[in-house]
Amino acid sequence: MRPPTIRDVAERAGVSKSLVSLVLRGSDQVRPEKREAVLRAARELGYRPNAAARSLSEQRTRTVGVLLNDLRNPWFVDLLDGLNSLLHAHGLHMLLADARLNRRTGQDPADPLLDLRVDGLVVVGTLPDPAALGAVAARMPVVLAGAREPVPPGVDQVAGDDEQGARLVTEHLIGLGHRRIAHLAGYGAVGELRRRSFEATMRAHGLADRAVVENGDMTEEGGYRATVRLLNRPDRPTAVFAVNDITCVGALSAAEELGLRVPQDLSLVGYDNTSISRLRHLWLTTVDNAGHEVGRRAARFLLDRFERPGGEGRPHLAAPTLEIRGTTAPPP
Amino acid sequence: MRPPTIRDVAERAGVSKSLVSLVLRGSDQVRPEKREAVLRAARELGYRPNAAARSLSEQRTRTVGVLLNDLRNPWFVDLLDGLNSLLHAHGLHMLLADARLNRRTGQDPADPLLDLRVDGLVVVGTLPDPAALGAVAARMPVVLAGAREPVPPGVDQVAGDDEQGARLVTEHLIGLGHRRIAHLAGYGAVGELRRRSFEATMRAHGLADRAVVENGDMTEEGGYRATVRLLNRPDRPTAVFAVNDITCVGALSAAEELGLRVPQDLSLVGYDNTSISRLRHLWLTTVDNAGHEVGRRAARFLLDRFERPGGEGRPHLAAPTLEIRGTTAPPP
DNA sequence: GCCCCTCTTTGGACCGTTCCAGAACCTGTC
DNA sequence: GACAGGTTCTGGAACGGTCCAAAGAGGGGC
Repeated sequence: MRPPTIRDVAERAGVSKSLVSLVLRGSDQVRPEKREAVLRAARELGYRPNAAARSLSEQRTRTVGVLLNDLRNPWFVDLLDGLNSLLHAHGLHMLLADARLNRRTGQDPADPLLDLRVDGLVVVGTLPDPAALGAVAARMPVVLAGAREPVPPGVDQVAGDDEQGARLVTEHLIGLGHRRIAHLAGYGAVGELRRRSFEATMRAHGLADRAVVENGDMTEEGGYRATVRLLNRPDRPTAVFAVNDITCVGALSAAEELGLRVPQDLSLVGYDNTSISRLRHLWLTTVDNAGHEVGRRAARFLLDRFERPGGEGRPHLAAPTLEIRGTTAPPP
Repeated sequence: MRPPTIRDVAERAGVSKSLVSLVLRGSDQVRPEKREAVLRAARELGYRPNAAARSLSEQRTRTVGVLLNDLRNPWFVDLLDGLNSLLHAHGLHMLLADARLNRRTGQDPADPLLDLRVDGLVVVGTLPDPAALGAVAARMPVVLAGAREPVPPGVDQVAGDDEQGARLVTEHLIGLGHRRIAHLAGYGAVGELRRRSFEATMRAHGLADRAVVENGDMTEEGGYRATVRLLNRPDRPTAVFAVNDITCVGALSAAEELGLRVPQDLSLVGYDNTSISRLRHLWLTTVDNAGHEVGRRAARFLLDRFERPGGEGRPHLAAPTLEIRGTTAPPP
């Protein structure tokens, strides 16, 4: 009653297990009638290859592990999509693990993937302990995707270009005629890059003294509170660039509560082009991080390292695009 | 340069590989000094057990596969959380696969999990081909979680009680004083159950002739359009119960566009208690499907079947709760 | 000093594949 | 009919663990 093995198939087809193996791996050194017999026997028995046995023997799993930092922030779905399309074309599977779920249980979220001896690892988003990746990278290709934290040697890195994205936003607002522009800043490498680029762009347009930065915490509540502070200033800004969409939604609530119309009285911009920003009820102007392209590039890096292991870690920044929707307009 | 094996550890510790195996599996039949030596050697070499080899030998993987129907609908995150907590307590790992990603590539999304010989399978949400589960269930425990479609024999099923949820909503609205109540219906088993329960509850309160049903398609756009139709009726309803949160957001847009204030002029209720419903800008009254409890119960079913394989498929419905937020009030 | 018993430790078979060296089988040539 | 050379097929050794039967070590009693 146990699943059939290659030997069961061999017996039924009246050949050796080696021949079955040859047929199933698509060799052309097999006489057609034997091939037919083997395939028929496999079909009749409902044979499925045992991945454990195969990878033990082949010393590879044809599987890459994908470690997500948090399933609750589904900005990475496009990224996975891009990743999967390329990996699948090369006969590789993806296995997902969620760092947040496993962290709570106290173990390293990558452990199950490493024990499975995945052929490579894609880390999506920022991990609590990025240094640990260095040790892993010595044993298998590792790509960090969608995070901008510094990377241990030998790890490739792919992400959206946050500096360019923040510049696009800031120039969009300046182009609309805004001068007093505020930024709701976030934390982490990404938060830092977006803020710096905002400041640099304002400076480049001679608006350094009109730029305001308030700290949010990348939550809706943080965005709300920071915006209330901003809008109560004597020199109230006419536009707000939030570090991400969720902060921007908080800003939207604050504006509404204080009786400001968006975008007529106040322009708002988010970042990430999340599904939330696409709700017609919100319809946020935002930045699309080219997740699909990031995913494809991550797959590319991985495939390259399968062919030529070792070497320096390479970086790649994908060009983001501005999604102009309903929350930006010229200042009043 | 290949990862160390149990033999490398044995050699370094000066014992046989069998003893290493005993120590690593926590046997108490080992003299403390040997145990110490083995553990030290394993640590020094950075030894990690090879999951493929182990599962080949043990004939089990200590891993359950989780097949998600679509990562883009993250209502299942609580469910995974509940699932993981119980599985982890029993030394089992979770491996995720996304049906939608793999479907696009033309293969059965469960294939990689089956080839890995996972010990059990949890299917989260509705699959395109539920009948295929029957064949799988003959070989391993299978639980369908968070879907209400009919289930092949031998498959357990856990989900929120949609009938009760819809009743809670409808009675909440009736209790507030609403009489003309509309339902934005969805499709699938869940859509059907919620609609039927809405109609039954209205009937039970003698309001059968005040109940209206409009079909949405479980998208924001569908909710928007259905609501526009509703609100242009001569006997405009004073409350709308949407089949899910995203449809409810569409309804919210429509109401706003037609100049109706929510909840003063129109009450709205969603379903699923998604993160979207919790945005303070929307703050939808909605139904929480007890995802955590559903996940725990799914794990329970799985664990039971590991102990006693076979037997009928069992159903379990978790009791949902009403989350009263900002979109419901007495009628004008 | 020997025997018995218990506690530790070990070698080897096995799990289901792949891969390789070589066997077996053709076909054609001289 | 022997031989060469190619094609097709097969047995057995990995791969890295687990598990079992049995060997070895140590202690106690006579």
